[in-house]
Amino acid sequence: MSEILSAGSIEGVVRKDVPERVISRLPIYLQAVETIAAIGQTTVSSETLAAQSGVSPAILRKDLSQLGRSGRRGVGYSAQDLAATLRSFLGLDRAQNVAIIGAGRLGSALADYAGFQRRGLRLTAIFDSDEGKVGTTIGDLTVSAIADLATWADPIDLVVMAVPASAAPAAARIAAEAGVRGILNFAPTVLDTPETVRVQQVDLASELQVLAYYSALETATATPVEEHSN
Amino acid sequence: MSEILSAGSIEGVVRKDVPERVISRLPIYLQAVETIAAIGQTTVSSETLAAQSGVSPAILRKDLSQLGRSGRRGVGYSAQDLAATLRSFLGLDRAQNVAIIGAGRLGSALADYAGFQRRGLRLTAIFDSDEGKVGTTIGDLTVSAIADLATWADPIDLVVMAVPASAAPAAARIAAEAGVRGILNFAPTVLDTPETVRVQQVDLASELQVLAYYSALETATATPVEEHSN
DNA sequence: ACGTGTGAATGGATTCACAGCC
DNA sequence: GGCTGTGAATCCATTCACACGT
Repeated sequence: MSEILSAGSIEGVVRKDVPERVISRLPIYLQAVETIAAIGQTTVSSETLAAQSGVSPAILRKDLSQLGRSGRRGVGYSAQDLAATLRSFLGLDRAQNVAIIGAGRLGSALADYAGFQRRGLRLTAIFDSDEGKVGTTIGDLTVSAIADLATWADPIDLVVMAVPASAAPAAARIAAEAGVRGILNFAPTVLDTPETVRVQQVDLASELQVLAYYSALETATATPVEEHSN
Repeated sequence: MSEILSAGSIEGVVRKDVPERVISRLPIYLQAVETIAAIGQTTVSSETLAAQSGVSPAILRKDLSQLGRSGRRGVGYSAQDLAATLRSFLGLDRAQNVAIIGAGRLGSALADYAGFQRRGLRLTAIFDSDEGKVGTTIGDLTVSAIADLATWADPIDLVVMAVPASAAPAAARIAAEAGVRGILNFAPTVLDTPETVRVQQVDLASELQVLAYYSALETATATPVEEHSN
C-alpha cells in the first residue's frame, strides 16, 4: 500500500515518508558507524551496530532498509558507505548553518561543546538581547544583537535557543520570521511557531524528573517484599 | 509473563505499572499546571492544559486517569491538587539529590541554569577529575574530586554527566558503584550500566541533526529545482 | 554459511466517541 | 450544558522468522 508518498529528491537520495521515530535514531547510527569507521573497520553487521546504538538488530535493519538498500547479505554494511548514506539522508552533506540565541552561561557552553563542525553543523552566529554582551566574543564568534537576526546575511537553518523562558517566545518569533527551519529549545516553554519551523524540546528538569520517578520507584519496591526476579 | 510488575505504595500514592511514554509527559504537565496555578487559576480543563503541554486533550485525560482520578466532570482539574498529585507521583515531594559530574563550561552552566530547587531537585555536589578544578567554587558549591563520590556522605540519587565522551564510561561506573539511581548523560556515548541505574541520553548534535533532516526536506520539496537562494 | 531485507504477527499507543457525573 | 473517564477502534512500532543474495 505504501508507495512513494512524498518525495523530494536531493542529490540522488530519495526521501520517502519516513516516520519521525526512525529519523530520530539515524543520528545515533551515524555516530556509531563513524566511530567504527574511525577504528579502521570496513564493514559492520547489524548486530554490532545495533549494540553500539542501544537498539535491537531487527529494528536497525528495518530502519536502514528504508533509506534504500545499503547492506550486503552475508557480509554486513560498509562503514564508509553507510556513513555517507546517513549523512546525505539527514541533509548533512552541505553543512547546516546553526545560530545560538542567548549568550549566557548555557549559550556559551553550548558554543564550545560538541564537535559541531565534525557532525555536519556549522555554528555561524550567536545572538543576545543584552546590549552589554553584544560585541563580546565567544570562541571565534562575536555576539550580535538579536534584532540583527531578521536581516542576517548568511541564511540560518537552525537555532539553539538558550534564553530564559520569558524571553523564548519573542526570540522564536524573530527566528521564525528570519526563515529559520528548526529550533532546539532549552527553555521550558512550549513554543508555538508556524508550520515551517520545527521545535525540538530539551528540558533538563523534565528529564531529571523522569529519572526521579524511577529512582523513587526503586526505593519503594526495593524495601517491601522480596521480588522473584527471573 | 510477569503479573506483579510493580506496586510500591509511597506516601499514599500508588504507583501502578505506567508506561515510560506516559511518565515522560508528566513533568510537562506539571510544568504547565504550575504556571497556570501561578496565574491564580484554580481549575483547568484538559483542553487548556493539553494545549499548554503540546499534546491532545484525549491523551492528557488518559494519562492523568492513570494516576487515580483527579479531575471533576463538568469542571476540570484542580490546579493545586493536580500539581500535588504529579509531584508526589514523580517522587518529588522529598527532593532528589542531584550531582553534576564535570565542572567544565557545560557543567557549570547547568549548575546555574534551571530552577533545580523550584522543581523538586536539590543540587548537592559537583565533581571533576581535574585536580586543578577541585576546590574552586561554582555558585555556592565547591568542586570535589570524582574519587570522593564513592564515599560521599549525603546519598546522591541522580547524576548529570557533563564530561567528554572519553571520560563518561569511567565516571558512570563510579556513579553506579556509589548507588546512584539515574544518569542524565550529555556525552554522546551509550553507557552500559547495571540494571539499577537508568540512563537518559541528551545529545545536542543528534537533536540538531534531526532538525537538519526536516530543514533539508522542506528545502528540497519547497524549491524543486532552484537551489541558490539569497 | 552468513547476515540482510521483509512480510506476518504481535504488542502498544493514540484517537474516537460516548456514558456518566457535576 | 460542560467536561472527565474509559471501552472500542484505529493506527503505528517492534519483534519474529525465514527467504534470498553473496
